Amino acid sequence: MRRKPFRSRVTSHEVALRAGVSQSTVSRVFSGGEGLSQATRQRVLDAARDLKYKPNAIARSLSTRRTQIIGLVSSHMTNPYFPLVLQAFTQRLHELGWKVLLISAGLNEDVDELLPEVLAYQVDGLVIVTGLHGRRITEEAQRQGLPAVLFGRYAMGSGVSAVSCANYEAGREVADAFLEASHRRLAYIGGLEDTSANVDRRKGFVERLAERGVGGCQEELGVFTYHGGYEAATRLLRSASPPDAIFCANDMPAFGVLDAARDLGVRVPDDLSVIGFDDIPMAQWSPYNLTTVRQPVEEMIEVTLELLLERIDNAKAGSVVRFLPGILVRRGSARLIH
Amino acid sequence: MRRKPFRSRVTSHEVALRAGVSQSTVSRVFSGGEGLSQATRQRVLDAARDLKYKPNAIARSLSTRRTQIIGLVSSHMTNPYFPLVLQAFTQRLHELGWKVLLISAGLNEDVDELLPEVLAYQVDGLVIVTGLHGRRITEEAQRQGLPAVLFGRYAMGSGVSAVSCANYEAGREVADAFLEASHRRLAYIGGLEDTSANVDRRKGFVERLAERGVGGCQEELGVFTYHGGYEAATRLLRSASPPDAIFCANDMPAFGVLDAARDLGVRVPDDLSVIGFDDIPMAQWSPYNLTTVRQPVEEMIEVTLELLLERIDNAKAGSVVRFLPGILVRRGSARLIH
DNA sequence: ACTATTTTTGCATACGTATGCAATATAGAC
DNA sequence: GTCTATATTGCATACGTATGCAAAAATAGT
Repeated sequence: MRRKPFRSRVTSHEVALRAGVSQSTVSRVFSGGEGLSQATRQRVLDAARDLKYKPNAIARSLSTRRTQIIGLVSSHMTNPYFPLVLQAFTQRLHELGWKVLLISAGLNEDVDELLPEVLAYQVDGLVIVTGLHGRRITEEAQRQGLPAVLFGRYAMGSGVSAVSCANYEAGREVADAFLEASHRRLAYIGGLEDTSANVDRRKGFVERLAERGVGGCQEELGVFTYHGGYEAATRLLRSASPPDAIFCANDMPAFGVLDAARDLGVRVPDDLSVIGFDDIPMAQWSPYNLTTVRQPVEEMIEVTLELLLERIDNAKAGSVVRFLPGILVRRGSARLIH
Repeated sequence: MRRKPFRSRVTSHEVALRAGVSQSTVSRVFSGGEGLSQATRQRVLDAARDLKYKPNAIARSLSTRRTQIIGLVSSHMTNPYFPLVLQAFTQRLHELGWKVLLISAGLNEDVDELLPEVLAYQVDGLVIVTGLHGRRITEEAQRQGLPAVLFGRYAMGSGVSAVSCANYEAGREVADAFLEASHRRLAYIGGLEDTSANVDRRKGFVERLAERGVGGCQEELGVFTYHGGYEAATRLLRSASPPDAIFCANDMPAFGVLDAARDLGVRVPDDLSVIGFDDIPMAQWSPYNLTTVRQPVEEMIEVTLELLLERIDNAKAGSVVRFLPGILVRRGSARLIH
């Protein structure tokens, strides 16, 4: 039963033939490389070079039951900083010698549908970078004993590790910053997704306000786009009691807020302070110059991969949830003390 | 020689055992499914369901010499619309039953370094979405007979198919639009990358100006960021002969141009018309409202995949370069006729 | 020079699925 | 009921690499 060979027709057998050794020896040269004489190793390498031989990773995976592939799961990205995160994960994984299988679903599709397909490829682990969806994917990974780490979100009690920004604390810090600058009419504009991130930002903000005796914070929820922010701000600023400070759970709607304020003649930061979240590159642009909470993305990625790879090496490593502090970056859109 | 099994310990053998058939039969149920009695098929499916069996794609790939994986190659993205493109490619490929191996390099790395690693995974084809780098990757794919399609760029004579926006024609159209609106002091701000896209945009613009008797177009090259655009515009607008119309090869610097104009008190579009390229979402934001050339991204992706998949099915399909027309989207940043 | 080690190498088989071919079961024709 | 023709199924092996174990070769020890 002869079949059409793979595109790269050269296999370890042919290298073995040319080098005058057995296939096993060729294999050993290209994998561990233990207990080989310098001479044969060199002969094999020469033969391989001549034939332009590259080990077939598929065959290797089948034999070792390790694919060296990480599944990178992402749902529709409402947040413009997600793509950068994917890019960063991919590069870092490449550096560490892994390949990345990308799984991404649209706004209305469910990533969960794709999981079985991906598991079929025997990925060694999963990084889950997704807001709304992916609850089932998490459970399923856990059930299968497939190492997985959630990024930017957590699921307590699920047994799945997670790395996230300390959103609750950041929310409190923003509240404090506003209050110390004597703002008293506060508003919160929150994202669409009912994720731990959004819940915690709001909770931290509102709770801290309450602790310091400021109640009745106005809220606009389900806002995650520029236009949504524009409209929400328009409503708020035209209302009977317009806020003098707005905390946006994401930068994108914060830009909309700033443009709405300008269009309504509300001066920033004199009449209105605005603080966003994420610190995407646009936050530095001159018309916005947005004060915002920066997520320590680089570090979060690093920790995520540490946890994941450790779990892959050592199947019985426990699950961990790590919160990394956000940094309030003070620019011009908020009137704050110091 | 018993080894630790794959995570999903259930194989076609065990399904066969439970269903009381041979492994071949199970295999046939999950692949083609030709010539099987309805009864056995059902028994196999039941057994598979009970055992939660999923065929191992790695083993299948080894056997069929088809991985159903497409390599998606991207270099550092200077352009914010690239991530969306990656996302769109991924989703579409999923819909079509393919998996995506993501290969992306940083600004200073060379994607080319990663190619051998990827080829080791026996991808069935390559989509190359990259500006600056990736010349060698293209040649290498061609040499190996690996189906590949360039996106947003082309390499004539390389034998590699490509799909791109009709940049040259778009450049001419922008020139015509400016001239018809009686602009005479023109400037061009071009991107960093010395790619066919940038070369063609500039060429079409400048050539058309020359054809219609307008020479001496000022040029600022190597500008692809917001800040770069801001600075370039500042230089141009403060010069002895400031332009009254600027064509930016990308939207991002165009935003910088608009902000610079505002900061210098130059009114847009009264004193200055600005046209960008790409039509990224921000172009619609109220402070910019940018007139720009939209690339027909959806269609480009569709055509790219058609060409690629056809080439995969039919190894001897010839290489094709397709140019899809861009659309000048008229908004408020340029004073144009009609 | 001869045995006891220690290195190096090769043999055989496993990883899980697909498939050509032969064998068997089933149906159809008379 | 016998004999073809056809629809189902199973056997055996291939895909390319890794690796336990035994064999062979090299080295050391006396």
